[in-house]
Amino acid sequence: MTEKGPLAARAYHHGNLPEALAMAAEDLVRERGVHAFTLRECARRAGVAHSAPGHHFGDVTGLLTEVAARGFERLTQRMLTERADATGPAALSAIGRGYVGFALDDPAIFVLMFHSDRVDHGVERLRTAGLASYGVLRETVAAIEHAQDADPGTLDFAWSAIHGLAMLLIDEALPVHAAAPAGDRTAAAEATIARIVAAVTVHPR
Amino acid sequence: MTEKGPLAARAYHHGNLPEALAMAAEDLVRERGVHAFTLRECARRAGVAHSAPGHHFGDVTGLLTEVAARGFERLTQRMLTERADATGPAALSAIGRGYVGFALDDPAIFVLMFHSDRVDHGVERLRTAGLASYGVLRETVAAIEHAQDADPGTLDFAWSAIHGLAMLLIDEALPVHAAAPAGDRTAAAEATIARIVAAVTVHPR
DNA sequence: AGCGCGTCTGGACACTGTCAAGATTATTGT
DNA sequence: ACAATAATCTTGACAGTGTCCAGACGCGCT
Repeated sequence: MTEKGPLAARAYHHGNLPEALAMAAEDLVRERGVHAFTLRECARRAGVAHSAPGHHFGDVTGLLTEVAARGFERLTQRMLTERADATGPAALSAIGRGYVGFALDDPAIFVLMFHSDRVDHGVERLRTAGLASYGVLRETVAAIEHAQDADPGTLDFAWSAIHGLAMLLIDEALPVHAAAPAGDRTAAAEATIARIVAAVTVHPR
Repeated sequence: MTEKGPLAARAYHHGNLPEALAMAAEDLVRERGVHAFTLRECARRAGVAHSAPGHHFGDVTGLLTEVAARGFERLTQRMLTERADATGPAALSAIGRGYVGFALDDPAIFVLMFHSDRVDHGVERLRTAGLASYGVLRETVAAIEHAQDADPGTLDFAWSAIHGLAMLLIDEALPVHAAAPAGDRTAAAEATIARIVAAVTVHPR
């Protein structure tokens, strides 16, 4: 197999079609939303026949599940780079920033990853990718608590609050930041993250 | 117009078709999920021609938007009855319980209400219904703070945490309550709600 | 070399949303 | 009371979709 292409496309008739299809699918979801996603349009963009995707992903659900799994991998990376070598509460607010930032940069895919009946959340690949993201949070909270593993209750709380913040920021239709100057979402997000971190650190272990 | 039917169906050829269609749509979303929802199947269940829904709701988006608005109305009612005449922190945890309970009882519609590109979140009817639900939280928080209106920052925090908790409880695929005995979701929810309420009340106004 | 097998094509089928035109019923004006 | 008008619903059509199927193509292995 050729290990060098200009980018990753350009190898249709042979080469890595699955890769090209997954990328086209991501773009399509981003541009038109989860519901407007179409297998045939995806195949069209990849320059292959309308039934080609089926041979690699079986189903439209299969393809979107792959897209979701890739999303979790990117989310994990983003949280890690954001955290970098920060420690303690600073590390927690850093991954919160990464989490929210990802959601705001890629809202359609973020929603797809968590809540969509067009993906199969029971597939192993997706579950492990999601667990990896979860692991980053667990590590960070455990470090704050100076414990081997994080307290489940604290995890539920932190995970819920950060996830909810990301979700509500996505549909800016909701009045969460009605008071703040429109468009300045990151400021409101930053303040809320600070509260979450405070609630986590203050709590008795 | 006849103001008494056995229930609300049974009046097809004439009567309140919009009502019957909205109900059929709710059931359909519940049974098969948001994505599998189909205008034609909905019409079939209501016993009318496949294009009948279009005349009342215009679009498939129009019908699902109506379903979402009804969802918010039910959510508001549920929070109010759960709160009943409780006051202070108890009132906040009560509406949290109502919020999470609604999400767990009607997960598909809950997700539809907040995150679905099959509904038009800009429609006035839906926005006001959503604002009414939000208003219940605002009232309750304002009462806790002994203020005229609630602090925006506190609202963002509480709203985010409760919403995130509901969302994560819905897809039990996530390891939020992996430690807890499977199926016993309400216990984990109760504990997390307590933490949220504590964080809200403790915070300096 | 030949050959197998994974990869991809093209066609088919049932189903979908939306539109236009027609039929049927209710409501209203006089 | 009765005809006209508006609202409601049906029927038919069209382009587009997901999924299956048999077949063509070309790579890599022995």
